[in-house]
Amino acid sequence: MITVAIAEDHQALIDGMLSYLEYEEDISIVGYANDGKALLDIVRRKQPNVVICDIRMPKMDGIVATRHIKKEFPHINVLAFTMYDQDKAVQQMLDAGATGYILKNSPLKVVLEAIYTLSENKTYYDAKLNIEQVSKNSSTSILSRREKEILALIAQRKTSQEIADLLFISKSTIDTHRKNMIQKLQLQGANELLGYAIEQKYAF
Amino acid sequence: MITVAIAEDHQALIDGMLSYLEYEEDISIVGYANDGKALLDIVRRKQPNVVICDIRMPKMDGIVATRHIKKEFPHINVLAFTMYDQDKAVQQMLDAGATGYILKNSPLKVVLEAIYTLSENKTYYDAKLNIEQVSKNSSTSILSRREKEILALIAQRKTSQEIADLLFISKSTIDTHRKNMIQKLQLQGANELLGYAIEQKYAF
DNA sequence: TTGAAAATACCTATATGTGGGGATGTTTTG
DNA sequence: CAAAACATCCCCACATATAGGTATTTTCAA
Repeated sequence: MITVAIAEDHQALIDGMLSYLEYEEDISIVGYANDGKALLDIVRRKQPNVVICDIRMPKMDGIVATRHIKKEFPHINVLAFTMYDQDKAVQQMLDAGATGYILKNSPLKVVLEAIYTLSENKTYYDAKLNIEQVSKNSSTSILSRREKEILALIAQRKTSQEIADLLFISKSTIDTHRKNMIQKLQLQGANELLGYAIEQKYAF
Repeated sequence: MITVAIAEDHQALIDGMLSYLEYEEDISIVGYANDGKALLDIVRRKQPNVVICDIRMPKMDGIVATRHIKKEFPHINVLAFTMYDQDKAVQQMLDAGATGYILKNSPLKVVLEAIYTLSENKTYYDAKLNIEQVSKNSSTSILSRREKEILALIAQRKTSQEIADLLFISKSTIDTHRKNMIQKLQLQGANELLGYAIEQKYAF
């Protein structure tokens, strides 16, 4: 019997998955949650074989939750199940310790296959993803911890001056970080960085 | 027998709904699609009693699709089923002709209730929504056609000068439109409009 | 421990957006 | 038809971000 926990902020999708997986005799859903923190509670109590985990969730996102799970229970296999196909998102879930990655626009049959595959401690990646491409793309230009911190504040519409005040450093420094990030991310032109920050904000 | 069509770009959710609704004897799913155009094809062929429709979909979004459906088949009841709880999103779906609105973080039981309610030509709104608030908020400050057009270009990171060149009008005019939009949307501060444009881009 | 990366800070200049005001003609609509 | 809404354009001042430099200190890994 494979035990599974599901974390997903859309209850409708959980309900659908429960109905769908009901038919599977060797799979048992031992719990579900609508946010990362609730997922951690379930995982600690039930220690399922496989955890299906969305990225964008309230309270704690799937990346952080996965990191916690893999730290406490390295043997638990985490399957990312999200709408995001961007390399950055995939890379961060894999870095966090996920060993499977499925896109929500794939049929549920794929999730089923992935559950079985992960339960045997193998990896499973959605056919729509190019995993070699992912690791190539994201290993080259990553932002430093400080840069990510600042980018998250930029995504919240904070100005450089506001960020400087928040972090107790000078505005010049923020400007430098902006420049470096623009360079690393190969952006150009006014407000490209803000646009990037907002669009990718789930990734932090 | 209530006939239902589903449009939703996440096949996984459709699969789940199919499993869930299978138990309902008086409901028959006559078709599903992953984009608005495919939905229109199905609706024209099957003319279901109820159409469940996401907003964000490839090729044609749910707002436009709903508008088409209600124009051709005013008797078909459209149920919006999306993750967006923003007043603007709700208002636009209702303007397009939807008579129900459910959030994806609600359980599927709610969708079931909504299908039955809409099939009797009644309205159904998610309990998490405040419909009076919606109509108050969005009836007062809506953007004009031209403003929406410009906002869409802003969301694409175009500068005022670029937009001016594209539309063959002066940059001053774009600046004025920006000002008016900032006023209407009650924004303030640098780049708030760009942020708004990117976050709400599904709405256009 | 030494070198590379990161974080810090400043300079000048330019581009872009915001906020205030005013103006004129067209389109929509009650 | 007349009023309201819309689209167009301009002015000035100011805030903010980008782009090009340079430079010092701290942190971390080989």
